[in-house]
Amino acid sequence: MEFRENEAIYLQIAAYAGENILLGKWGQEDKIPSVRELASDLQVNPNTVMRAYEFLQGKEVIVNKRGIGFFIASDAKQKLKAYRKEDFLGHELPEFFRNLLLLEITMDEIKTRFETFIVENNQPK
Amino acid sequence: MEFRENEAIYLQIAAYAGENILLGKWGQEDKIPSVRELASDLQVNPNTVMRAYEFLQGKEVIVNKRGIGFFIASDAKQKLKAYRKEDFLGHELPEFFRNLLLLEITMDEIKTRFETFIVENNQPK
Amino acid sequence: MEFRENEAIYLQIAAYAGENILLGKWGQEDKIPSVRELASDLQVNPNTVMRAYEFLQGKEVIVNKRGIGFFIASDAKQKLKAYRKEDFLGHELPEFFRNLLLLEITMDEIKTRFETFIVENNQPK
Amino acid sequence: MEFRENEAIYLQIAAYAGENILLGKWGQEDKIPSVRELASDLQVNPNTVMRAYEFLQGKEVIVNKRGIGFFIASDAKQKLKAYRKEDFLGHELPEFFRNLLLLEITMDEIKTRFETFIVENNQPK
DNA sequence: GTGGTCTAGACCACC
DNA sequence: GTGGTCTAGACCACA
Repeated sequence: MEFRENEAIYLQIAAYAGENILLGKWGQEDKIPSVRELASDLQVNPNTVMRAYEFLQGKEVIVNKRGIGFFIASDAKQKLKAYRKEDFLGHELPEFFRNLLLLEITMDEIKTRFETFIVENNQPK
Repeated sequence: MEFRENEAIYLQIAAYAGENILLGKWGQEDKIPSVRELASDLQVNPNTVMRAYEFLQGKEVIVNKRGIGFFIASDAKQKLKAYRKEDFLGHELPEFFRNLLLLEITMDEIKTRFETFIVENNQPK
Repeated sequence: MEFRENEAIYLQIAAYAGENILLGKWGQEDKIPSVRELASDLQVNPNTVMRAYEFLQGKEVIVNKRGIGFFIASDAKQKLKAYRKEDFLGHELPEFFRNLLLLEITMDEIKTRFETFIVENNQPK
Repeated sequence: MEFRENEAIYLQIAAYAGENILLGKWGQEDKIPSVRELASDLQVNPNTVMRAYEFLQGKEVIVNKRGIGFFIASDAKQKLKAYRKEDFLGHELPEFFRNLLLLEITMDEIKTRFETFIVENNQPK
């Protein structure tokens, strides 16, 4: 995995974990990779993974069973979705609309591009 | 002006200046507020405003006349628009589409919200 | 049984055993549950129960008869009471008093709450 | 400052900061010592102080002004008190009462000891 | 100057 | 084996 320069690595790891949960790759209530394991997978320091897990634990997306490991919270998916939706509707969408107006892009053009996007991305694997 | 926590203040100031230019509040080739003036307006350290201006200067959106001040470049508006459009189409839009799919929001809902947004924001003072 | 997050499970198990002894549920000189039995009762790893028993053994509250099991020491109750009293008077009570002052709670309020507490807890099955 | 062995240093630092706020040594909205400064004062690694500050920031007891430092939140005192009171009434007090019953200590004895405690601790400095 | 992040490596308690 | 904490030291962006 490669990391973007302008964002903290631990946040990118947290986001990566979030994706895995949302996409169902890491199933509800499953054990997630141990700190050391993921660290060696991603080629980062264990402390960095630890920070990512602490971050997610603070959001109650994962929970810790002492001496055993981290597990996905039973309602992790809903929580993550709720977080995202709140952010999306509250910040991204208004910003998106303002850009449409400023850049003089019509809703119809967006619609067309969306359909193209779906076609290009909907037959993965 | 209030600043978002997770973004550098100088970038937020640069964005604020960009808005003013795009919206025509700061007219083409006009002198823009001096570093000290804007700093005291926004309640920030003059160095921070300076960084914002240097940033915009680097993008050739504003130019510096030594001893006089900063002025809006003659083609500032087009440049800003070009920058934004490139970023918008290249990064924001695909990200936006991915969010729509993940959060299960339809294009129709977006359209409706857009119309509401226009109504709410189209009667500025 | 549910465990508090911030305290080692084996210590919580030891405390649980202590309670049972002090309350007379586990009678003087009785055999106490085997490691495996208690472990399956409490849904924890047998090693964890073992550590709790070793801890109590170190305090001479229980004794091990090899091949047979653990037994409550003849003077277990007095010992436990002594340990607790020492800890209570030496550490908890001063801490308790400091909290009263900091949180501006009066002795009278404590008294009232104590009476309520007794009423609520004095009709056990 | 000396640290207890059985509690994480960063938590002890957070508690120490909390005391200073509750006792008014660090006034409302004041700037608190910088990470490096406190670290050298307390003879610990800056990272450790950082964790303590992050912890307090998570509880919204202190806030960060970018590039300037950490400041005490305007309602820090109330928040801290609320946290403590919740913990005290919810956990410590019932535990305290249970100990009274188990150890056969009367409320009157507590009262007497409390008066002694006040006399001993009320003429500091 | 400030905080923020990261690494390398260590030691510990716990399960 | 697991996570949790701590140190030493580095580098960075920001005000």
